[in-house]
Amino acid sequence: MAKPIFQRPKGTADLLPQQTEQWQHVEGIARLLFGDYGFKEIRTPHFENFDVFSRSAGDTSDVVTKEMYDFYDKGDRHMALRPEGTAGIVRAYVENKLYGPEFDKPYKAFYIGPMFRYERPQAGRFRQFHQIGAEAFGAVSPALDVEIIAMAVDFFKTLGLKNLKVAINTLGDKTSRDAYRQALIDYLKPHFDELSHDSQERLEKNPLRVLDSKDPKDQIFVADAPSILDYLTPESQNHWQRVQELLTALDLDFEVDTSMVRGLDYYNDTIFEIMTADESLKGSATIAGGGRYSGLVEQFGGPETPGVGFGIGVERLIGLLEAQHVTFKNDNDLDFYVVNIGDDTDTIATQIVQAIRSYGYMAERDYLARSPKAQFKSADRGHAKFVVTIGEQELANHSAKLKNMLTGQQLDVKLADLYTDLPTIITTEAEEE
RNA sequence: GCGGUAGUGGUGAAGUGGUUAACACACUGGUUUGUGGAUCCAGCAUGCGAGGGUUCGAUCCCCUUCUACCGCCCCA
Repeated sequence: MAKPIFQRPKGTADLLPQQTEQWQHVEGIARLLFGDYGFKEIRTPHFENFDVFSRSAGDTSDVVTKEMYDFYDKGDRHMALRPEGTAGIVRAYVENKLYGPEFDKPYKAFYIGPMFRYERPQAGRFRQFHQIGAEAFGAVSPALDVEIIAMAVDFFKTLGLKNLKVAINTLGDKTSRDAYRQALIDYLKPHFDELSHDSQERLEKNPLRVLDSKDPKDQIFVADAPSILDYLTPESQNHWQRVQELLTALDLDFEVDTSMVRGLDYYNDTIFEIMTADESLKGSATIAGGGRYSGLVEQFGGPETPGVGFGIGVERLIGLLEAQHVTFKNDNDLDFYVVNIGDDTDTIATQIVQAIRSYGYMAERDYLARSPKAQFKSADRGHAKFVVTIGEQELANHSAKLKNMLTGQQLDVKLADLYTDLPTIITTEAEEE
């Protein structure tokens, strides 16, 4: 028995034709739909200078501290495989001066591609995974936040997903968040000893993280913790208000979840997640996450430019589609199968399949000199609509047999007609049924 | 990074410290030697993730390792 010598790297997957069809379908819809919203595709490198990610994501974020897939190249440059899409897009935005006056604002871009995170694989979590994301730069309007959310929801609905939940929250602007952060620390400090070990650490580094702790010990305190909503500056309050009004105006259901926090440090004001209410995918229920950010473009050397965006996890999305049995029909059935009998018919069989394909039909043949029976079985497995049979006799007569696999009827066809008039032959054949 | 469960053919799987590793599906061939989806017959793991060890003997026991899955952390 053959044993494979190599295995694919941990946490990666081979996508086989059975899967790639679904992937292409999903990606195709994204391209089409995002285009309707005025988003154009940007493709950036799959790896960047390490600092592109470490600076944008925040030095304390887990993505940077332990999940970065980084390496030193032969020129001793510290590089990293992109863990998410936004940083690369922002880098490209600045480097290509897309903030220039010749471009409309907001500048809208989307991306589709692999992302890498060095972590322990599980269902719905891989070392190489894929995201479909969108970013819009250069407008602070809450209408843009809402458009981004609406576009993601539109995308999922177009794919046929059900049971979606949109959760939104605001992180406020920097002033709001600093005030809130302090309030949170003041509130939690007295209970320090009663918090979970993880949360004790979070309190120092990123107190907001305590809010979405799953530990019951923490949740007791989280329930009565101060809310960010009470610390918003008037501007942030306004923005937050307006986002909700606009979502409501679009009849888009949402839930406010004030305990929601995002993993990357650059977010402010609106943040959101789209998840499934299905029980089936517990660990990977969140299929999209995003929000508004500011300061990123400046950090990369560009002019002060706000941005909003989201990232969708393709593996999780497709997992959900499967769980919900959302199917899409893909016609892979063969139009023709060419059965050839005897060594002398190999050449003519080659000519016939090519001729059939030149009409745009899907055609297949046998390459293994198998018995007619075996070839018919292949035809059947490919759900061929017609079988063209050519043997010594037919070859001598310059003809072939054409069998309708549905009706089982078979007739003789002149080879000349087959080459020149195939579509007519099969439509006539169909009408005779 | 931590904790746990698992790993038998193309697939789903049964199984035991000891001569030929069930069964099913799939596949291949045959069943009037040129025709499909049915039936019947036959074939199909020198091997039980990999590497060591214990043993007269291991797929079954022990160790290591790899991978997958689950939980934590975190996230898409």
